[in-house]
Amino acid sequence: MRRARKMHRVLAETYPEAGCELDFTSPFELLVATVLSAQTTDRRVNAVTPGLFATWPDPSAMASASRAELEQVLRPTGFFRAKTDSLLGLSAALVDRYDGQVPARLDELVTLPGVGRKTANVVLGNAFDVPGLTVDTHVARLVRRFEWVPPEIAKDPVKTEHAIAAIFPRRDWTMLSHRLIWHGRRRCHAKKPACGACPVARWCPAFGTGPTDPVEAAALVTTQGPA
DNA sequence: ATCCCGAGGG
DNA sequence: CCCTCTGGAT
Repeated sequence: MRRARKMHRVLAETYPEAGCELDFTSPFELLVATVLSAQTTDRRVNAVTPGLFATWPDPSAMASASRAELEQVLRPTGFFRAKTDSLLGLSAALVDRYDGQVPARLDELVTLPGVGRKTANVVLGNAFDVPGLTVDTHVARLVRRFEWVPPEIAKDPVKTEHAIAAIFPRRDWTMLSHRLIWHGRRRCHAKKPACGACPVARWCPAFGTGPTDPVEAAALVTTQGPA
């Protein structure tokens, strides 16, 4: 789809700094940080991970962590009981099934407790340089608005992932995900998208079909004059 | 109120 | 398909 690739090119120019915003120094750290990032800002995750990894630096250390201590550290990230279970479970699984190493394969990553397809693709794309398409809440929303895939497919994140994969070359998958996510966070918001400040509005079928963020619209008027 | 780069269970 | 798990920022 030419239109999709054109929009991606423009997003790439708009967000040259797009990338993973979680701090990590190893695949294990990225795996843990990504699990913790569910329904939480990356800033908050990055605030707890240094202390987390200072105390439990690897899977074997984390697998034998005290549940209460771990919960205490994870508390500010939200869902802390579920996240504690995930970290204890995935650390143990890494130790006894993968010799303490994080597998670089989607089918193996998703067998780890607390690791779904989205998390697995983030780890592949950013820790292993294996192209990974991340269909999270932002990507799903933008792909729907952009109409890059038919509505029937857009309902299912896995089908969406495969449909997008068919439009873009493998080498673009990881950065495409980052750029869509950045655009979703900065302009193409769920509730009031800043269509007036959108660099791909001219190719977007959803442009002008919904309410525009009044804050963004006002900012646009002051800097560029009214439309 | 609503949002934050979800996953697992029923 | 729905629901729940969770807390902090805006």
